[in-house]
Amino acid sequence: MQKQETLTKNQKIILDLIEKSDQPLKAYSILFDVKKKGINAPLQVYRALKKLVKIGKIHKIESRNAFIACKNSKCQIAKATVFSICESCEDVTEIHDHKLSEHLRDFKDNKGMKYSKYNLEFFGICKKCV
Amino acid sequence: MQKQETLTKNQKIILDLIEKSDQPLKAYSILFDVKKKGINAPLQVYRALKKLVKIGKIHKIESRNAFIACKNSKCQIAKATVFSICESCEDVTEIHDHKLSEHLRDFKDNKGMKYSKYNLEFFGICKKCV
DNA sequence: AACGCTGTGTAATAATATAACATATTTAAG
DNA sequence: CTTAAATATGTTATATTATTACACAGCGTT
Ligand SMILES: [Zn+2]
Ligand SMILES: [Zn+2]
Ligand SMILES: [Zn+2]
Ligand SMILES: [Zn+2]
Repeated sequence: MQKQETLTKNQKIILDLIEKSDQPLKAYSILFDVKKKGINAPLQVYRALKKLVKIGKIHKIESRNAFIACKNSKCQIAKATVFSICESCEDVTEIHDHKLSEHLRDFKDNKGMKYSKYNLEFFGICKKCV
Repeated sequence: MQKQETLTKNQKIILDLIEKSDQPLKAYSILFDVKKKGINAPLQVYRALKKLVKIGKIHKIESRNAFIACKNSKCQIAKATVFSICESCEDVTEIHDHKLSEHLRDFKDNKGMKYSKYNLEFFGICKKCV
């Protein structure tokens, strides 16, 4: 069983917002949306985001500087993420592919470095946009 | 045979600088370094970077907002990049692993999306930093 | 010559993210 | 219970990363 993290008020507000969106949200768009809930400054948003990323509730889409909720209830994959990104409509989907995960998890380079984490972003054109 | 791109003066200056560094450089650090060569504004740097990325001479390390030269003379892998990043010393190495590349190139998700590009970043602690 | 394309130079500004400081709250130890 | 450490908050200011807008130059095509 995972340790159940207790979220603070700000963290809950921001996680809530991100979970309600099926697409990644940007920090300043989050800030705009939570101003009515008393969160006034960028730093309050960034601090909550940092924590939520750390505990695996959300992931950062690095190439887009945006944050998306993790739909995987186990949340053990916070450090092993794969995304599919449509370069036309910017639709982002988290990919959970067992075989691919295994390959990535087991990957060893020729320098003997041990990897604790990876992030893979696939880019293309989604079915809708073809 | 690849089409040989002719680089402009600004592009050459900036590629030169990046190629001389074995580690990723940030845009504003590049700007600082090339001011003595008459490049004065961020936009001049970003425009050159954009072109150099496009033709595969350099890659952007998305999680670091930094740019590294591609050592692969063929430059056909501009759209299929794998990096190893040390979270302690920030050392970055481009990985060329045939088997891994094959797996990634052949990956199909269950949504029938065709991928034209991917970027994978592995994180860990390098041998020096252990 | 007229056009499209790519690149340049400059100024201004937008977008993303962190530093620094004072204070509050929660947790864990003694 | 008291104390100390760890975590979170609120606020202001600032740093860092990246783009918009505009005027113009060079080059190859028609
Ligand atoms: Zn996830
Ligand atoms: Zn799409
Ligand atoms: Zn490369
Ligand atoms: Zn290292």
